[in-house]
Amino acid sequence: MLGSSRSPLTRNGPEVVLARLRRLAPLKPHDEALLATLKDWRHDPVNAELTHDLSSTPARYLVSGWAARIRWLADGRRQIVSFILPGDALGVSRRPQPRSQCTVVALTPVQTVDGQAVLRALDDPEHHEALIAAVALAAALDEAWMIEQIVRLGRLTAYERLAHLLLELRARLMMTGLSSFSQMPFPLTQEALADASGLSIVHVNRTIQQLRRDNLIELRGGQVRFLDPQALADIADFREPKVASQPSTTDTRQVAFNLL
Amino acid sequence: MLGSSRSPLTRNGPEVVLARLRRLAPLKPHDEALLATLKDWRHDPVNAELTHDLSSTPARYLVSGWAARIRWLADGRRQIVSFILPGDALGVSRRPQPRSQCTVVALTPVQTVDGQAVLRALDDPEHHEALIAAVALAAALDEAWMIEQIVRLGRLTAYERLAHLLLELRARLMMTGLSSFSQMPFPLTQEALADASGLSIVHVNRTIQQLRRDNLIELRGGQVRFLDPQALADIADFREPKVASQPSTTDTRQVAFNLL
DNA sequence: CGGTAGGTTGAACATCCTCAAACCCTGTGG
DNA sequence: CCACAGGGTTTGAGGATGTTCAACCTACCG
Repeated sequence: MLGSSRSPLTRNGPEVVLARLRRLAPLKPHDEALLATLKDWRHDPVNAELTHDLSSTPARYLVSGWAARIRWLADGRRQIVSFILPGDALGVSRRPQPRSQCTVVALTPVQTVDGQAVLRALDDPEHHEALIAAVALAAALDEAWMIEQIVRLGRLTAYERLAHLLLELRARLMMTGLSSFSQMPFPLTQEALADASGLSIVHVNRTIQQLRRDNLIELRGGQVRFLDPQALADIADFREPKVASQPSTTDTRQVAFNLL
Repeated sequence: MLGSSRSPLTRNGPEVVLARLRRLAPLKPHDEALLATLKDWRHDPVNAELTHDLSSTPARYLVSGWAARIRWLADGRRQIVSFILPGDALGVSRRPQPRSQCTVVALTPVQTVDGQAVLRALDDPEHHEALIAAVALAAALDEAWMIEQIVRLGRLTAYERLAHLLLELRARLMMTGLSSFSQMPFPLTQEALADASGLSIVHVNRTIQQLRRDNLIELRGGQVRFLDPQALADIADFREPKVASQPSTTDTRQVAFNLL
């Protein structure tokens, strides 16, 4: 169910990282080369902890499978803070990592590659201006999606929340070419959906059925089909966050420098 | 109600910025001097928009009063994404600003000072290593508090949410000396509390009464008194987020450089 | 003294949760 | 081939939690 061997879920490599960053800023050939050669592949099974947030976070990129940043409460309740999708970074940033007692857990089998090379490139603005800009924009986008999560949990109904969440995942996967306009792989259990949307499993189940009955989605076999993305977007007041690099007051070299 | 003229709310200046950053990293004298002389004071009344997020965000520090980052939905619902308290930055960062359609609005009369001088200092790691580290840690803390907000909205009950939110505000104000152990200024309306906690005004009102009846807080006249902070923390599973700068792989100068 | 913003209250209702059970699919072992 | 186990999904019933609407109260302010 978690993506057969020929599913898009399992057949990507560092090129998803490249695809994502390239869309955020036009990369130089040597930046692309750097990204394309990320290695030290690691495979982790479902439920593997990719990072304990207390220890220093390793700089890695998720290249296949889905993961989630999770916060546990003392009594066993848990909240998915954000999803981590192929192409997303884990700790590839010089900003100190906050993550109040969060853990990153694999929701499917995952593959990661080492991102130290990128981290090193960030120290060299002369040669990696564009890459640095892309990495910074990626971080800003991550933050924007966290804001979406707050709005979702705070002010949307169950029905709207799930519509909104599905659209977020679709938009993010489309950036790396892993979702098409009307179809995307969907390896999440209803329990994961519940923990992300702040609902109970049972209510997630019933709400999904409602979405199905309303002919908005089909959901089975690890795939979602979006029957009417625009209608979903209207229901959830979904607006894809955009980021733009801030206009600089200084010279170009400083800009790249700045973006971290 | 929003803080009489002798309330702590109205009598701070750039020193709250200094107090906050100093607590995050040991500053050099010339950094402290730089912060102490921030000027271009601006006063804004309640409900003033301090930033439209679409336009370029000005780099400023809030030095007195409270503000909030707010997201409006098409049908008039609104969600407070985060509170902005004295000492907090508005756009003092080189990371591009994401803020999916958010607005920063003054919840009380506020005073801000220009932060361009800090922004410029960020370009000069040689002389402002410590300041740069502090600014980066402040940004990381902001992010950590956003995670708290997600957990609050996603998995806490109304009762727990308000306890948790009050403790967050207390912890943040204590960093700048604006709250004591058991008492803090509290200029929020129940409407603002509702928009922050994802509840209705009516239910906020009733839940606060419950907290009062349980002898956990007193709340009147723009002040909260915490009768038993530890009990509140236990109820809400409140854990104050900590950030630490990431151990560096390179030399010290690079570290400061990195933290952005 | 009237207007307004914020706080409080009651009653009816909607949303969402819990508990418990059944069902379905898939993989495993006899 | 079948029985079984286990994870995930689905269903029903009852109840807790939170919302809505409408009214009223209070303090403050011109």
